[in-house]
Amino acid sequence: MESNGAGRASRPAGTRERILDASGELFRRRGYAATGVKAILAASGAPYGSLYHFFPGGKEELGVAAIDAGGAVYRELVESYFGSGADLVDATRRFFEDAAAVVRDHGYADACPIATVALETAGSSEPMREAAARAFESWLRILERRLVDAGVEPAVARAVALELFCAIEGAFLHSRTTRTTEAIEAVGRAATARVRAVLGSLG
Amino acid sequence: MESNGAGRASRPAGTRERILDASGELFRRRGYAATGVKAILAASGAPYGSLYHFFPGGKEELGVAAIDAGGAVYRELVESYFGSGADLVDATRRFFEDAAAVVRDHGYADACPIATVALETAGSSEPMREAAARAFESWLRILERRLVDAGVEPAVARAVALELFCAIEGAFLHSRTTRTTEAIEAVGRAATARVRAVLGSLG
DNA sequence: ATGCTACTGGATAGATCGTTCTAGCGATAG
DNA sequence: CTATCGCTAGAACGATCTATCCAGTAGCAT
Repeated sequence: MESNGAGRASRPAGTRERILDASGELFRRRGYAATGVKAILAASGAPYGSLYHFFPGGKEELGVAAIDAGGAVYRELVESYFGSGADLVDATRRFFEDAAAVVRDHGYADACPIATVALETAGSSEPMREAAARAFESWLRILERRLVDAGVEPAVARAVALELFCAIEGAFLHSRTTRTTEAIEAVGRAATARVRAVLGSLG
Repeated sequence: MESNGAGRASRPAGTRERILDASGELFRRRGYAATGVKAILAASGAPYGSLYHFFPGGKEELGVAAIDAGGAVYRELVESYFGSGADLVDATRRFFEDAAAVVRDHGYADACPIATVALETAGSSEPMREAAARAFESWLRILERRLVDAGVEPAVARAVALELFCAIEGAFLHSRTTRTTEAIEAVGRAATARVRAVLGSLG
């Protein structure tokens, strides 16, 4: 037994984590199919044995785990902006502004940790498709809840959350493709105005 | 010489077109890296010789051509909704409604012909990245122009065009991942309201 | 008819793919 | 001391990848 954490071996320095981090970055930047297991091992400094020890299901299990991990990271990011008690209009504005800065500063390589893999595998791997759907839903729930907390009708809150999600995801696609932040800035302004309007129309 | 069309051989029944159609569908559904040239040839019924005859640059040149072709098809689709003289509010509403129907009827396999490949190759192939950027820009230009024709300030028209683009692309991602049309419907309503508002605020 | 060009057909090469397998290391428990 | 267990290490495998190569066919022009 011995137990530490959630079943993860934390003894050496976290080989499992290193593999997960490396695959997350490579999947996010190059996609799932284009990323070879060998590249992941090279980037993480782990041998084959370790990968199949921690992820007996092979590349697909690693894909699911990487989506879960990326989803959790982004969920915490959303929480950090749209945490309980946050000024939602200001949070929206800052979220998009900061997203633009991050994407630009990373040379337009990193944006959504999941989108590329989600589109690639939506039709070919149910486990990965479902993992991506869970991650997206968890982000939406945060926005939805905050809007409802602020007094917005649940159905409207859901719709606005979806609008913000689609805005940033579409903008990430445009940004990575054109190597500009034009779209992120444009939809950021629109999203901010939208949130302001939906909050402003309350009793 | 002989000449016909834009340098394409149209003699037999269009082997080049069949290759292009097959790769377009496979790239759109599975992505670029996960689609082998063998699968493309099998789907199109063409031999290796033909592929490298028509696309000497190999898979990457085929990728660029498929993006160009997919971009053109979608450009015509946008034109068919947002053609000169169209009712922009109605066109927006119908565009999203019809998009939801198509995606659902195709089992959530087909959505944007370019998005998956664009995300995959944005960081690894400049020719493909640029092709995708050209395609996106050509769609945006149509929307932009119609809005300007309707009297919208150019900068606002650009922003609204980007908003619509990001809305549909983000919704396609959500739809393919969740196998629902929830997002397309939500952003469709928001987009329609947005276009109505921006047109309604004119002199 | 003959030569020319466009295209077809597929075998083959060389690299890389994901996975499996066995051997062994190092720390901890008995 | 010895057994056990978690993990490391990488060789090896069959499959599949993209690309090359060349022989063969069909249609057109002269």
